[in-house]
Amino acid sequence: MAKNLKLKSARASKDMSQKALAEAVGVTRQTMNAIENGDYNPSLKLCISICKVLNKTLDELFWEDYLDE
Amino acid sequence: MAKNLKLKSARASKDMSQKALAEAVGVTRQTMNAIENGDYNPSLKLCISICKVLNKTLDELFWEDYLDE
DNA sequence: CACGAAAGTAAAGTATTCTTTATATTTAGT
DNA sequence: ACTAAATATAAAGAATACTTTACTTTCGTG
Repeated sequence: MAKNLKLKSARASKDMSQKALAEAVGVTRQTMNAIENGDYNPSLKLCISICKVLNKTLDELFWEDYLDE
Repeated sequence: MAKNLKLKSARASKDMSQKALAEAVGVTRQTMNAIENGDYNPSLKLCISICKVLNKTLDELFWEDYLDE
């Protein structure tokens, strides 16, 4: 899968580390890292949690970035 | 989790059965049924596949319907 | 350079999505 | 009422998201 640069950018704009974001949504740092690097396919619930923390919508963070398998 | 009525409605407006939609996105009929009834938490990839078939975006089908656990 | 914080990666285990098979119930058409 | 298609539900197994632990790399700062 492709890297999720929109997520990376949204996180950066909140000045949060992967660890901080991971803790805010209740997953591990490694899980956040894997999602950001496209190493796997998160659940909808987790995507929504991330959106809420970063004040974004699903379309803004997760649409069109996961198109290429 | 809550039922996803937006999904149900979008599917209905395309006149597709759960089975037809399931086949179009490559999952089983039971999986589609479970998602529609909120019995579990689909992967992002599957959500996006569903959106493409129904010509909707993530926000239109999956935002605000999965808020309550 | 040296130190610490942030990020990348990997491997084994657990939890949950998704499949398969099967049965029951609802809905629409005749 | 009868039939067929659609929907609901369940249980066991397979695939994969996610955790835990651990080690390495990168990058900014003293």
